[in-house]
Amino acid sequence: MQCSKIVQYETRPMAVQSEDAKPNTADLILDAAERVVARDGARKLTIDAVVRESGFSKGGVLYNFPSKLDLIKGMVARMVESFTRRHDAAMAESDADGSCPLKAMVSALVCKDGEMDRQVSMGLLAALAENPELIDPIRDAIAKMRADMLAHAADPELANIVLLAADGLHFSDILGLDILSETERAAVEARLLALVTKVRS
Amino acid sequence: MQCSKIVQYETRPMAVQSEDAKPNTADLILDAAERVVARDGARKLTIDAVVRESGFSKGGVLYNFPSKLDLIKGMVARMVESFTRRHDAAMAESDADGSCPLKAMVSALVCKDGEMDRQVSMGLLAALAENPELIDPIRDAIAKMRADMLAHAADPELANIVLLAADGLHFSDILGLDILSETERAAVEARLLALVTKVRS
DNA sequence: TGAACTGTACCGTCTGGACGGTTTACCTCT
DNA sequence: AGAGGTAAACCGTCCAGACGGTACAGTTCA
Repeated sequence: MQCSKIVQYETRPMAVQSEDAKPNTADLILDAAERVVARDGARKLTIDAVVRESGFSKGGVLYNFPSKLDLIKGMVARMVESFTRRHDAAMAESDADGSCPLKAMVSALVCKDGEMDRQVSMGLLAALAENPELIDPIRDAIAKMRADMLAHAADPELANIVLLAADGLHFSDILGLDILSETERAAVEARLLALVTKVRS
Repeated sequence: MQCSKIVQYETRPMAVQSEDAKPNTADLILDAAERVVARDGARKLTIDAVVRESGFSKGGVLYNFPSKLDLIKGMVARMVESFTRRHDAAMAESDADGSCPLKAMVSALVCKDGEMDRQVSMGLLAALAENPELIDPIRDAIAKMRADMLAHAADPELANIVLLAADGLHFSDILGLDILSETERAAVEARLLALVTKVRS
């Protein structure tokens, strides 16, 4: 078995990675893979397509991700880390200023830096297309985050509805269904945040 | 150009089709395609896989859908028809008994015959995997239905939130993320219907 | 020196789809 | 009625190209 970067990728603490001045090759490759999925669809996610999109050689791509499965697992891992990081940040923020953690999470979920977020979420589509079981880590992370937040909610049903609405927005972004106009979306986000104050623990 | 069933499929009124004693070949093929996507992922949706799953021959499948693109367009068309039919039924029901159309639609969206619904929605994943532009008909149908319902809502923002939450449930079903337990889901559905009465027009 | 790549050549399998053949249902003409 | 014809519906094989992956000899750089 070849020495592969993927092992490092999976176990490395990612929290600092996003601030690196010089992003590493594995992340550049994952970026390229996400772009391919977002633009052309998960069916077109081939190793050769990632090679073309990333500018690395085929040998280089396969050096970092020894197989296509490893590449997709890397996309999933990065997605999970991204959400976990955001969730932890929201929790820390609410701990610091005493605000409702649910509120912090909703504003984090709903925040407008949509393009990067959508990009990262392409891992979900790629995994789902390749083998539905590959999304298990995502399912687990979502379940954990949700349980964490509901634990702090006085009205769990309403909290669930707010979270589901945020998910609805998020999923429609991922799937490319522009369900709401920008003004509608802003109004809905404001209303969601207003609703969430009624759920305070 | 070969005479193809797909043309008939796209233009035929589908409302009666579901009650046919003997389902036609095109629908059996689409059923098989949906099963393949749901079980193995959109990447595994190949003509040969559909041939195996449906029991028809390759020639037979290609007779009904002259190309793989036509097959996927057929899946999308059936999905749109299914949702349009459900929407129209909900609207007709609310017209008949004077109830809120939003309520009828939410209970229709959220209803528990999930397996068939999830199956039909595999067209979305298949289209998205092949070419993201293929979901345009779905996007249009959703926009139309949503506008139709919001027109009757006294509180459009809250109505949007309720619809988004229903979408969140639906999308998480499609993607296979079991976000809620059965009891949680029942509670949320009840609460959604309760919320919706506050939005009555 | 060794890790991180590049570049090229190659291989077995899968995939879409073209194509020619077969069966079935129905229509027409006598 | 029944022979003959026709087209829809379906079957099964073949093929070129795409794909995932291997192998391996260089190259760059810390």
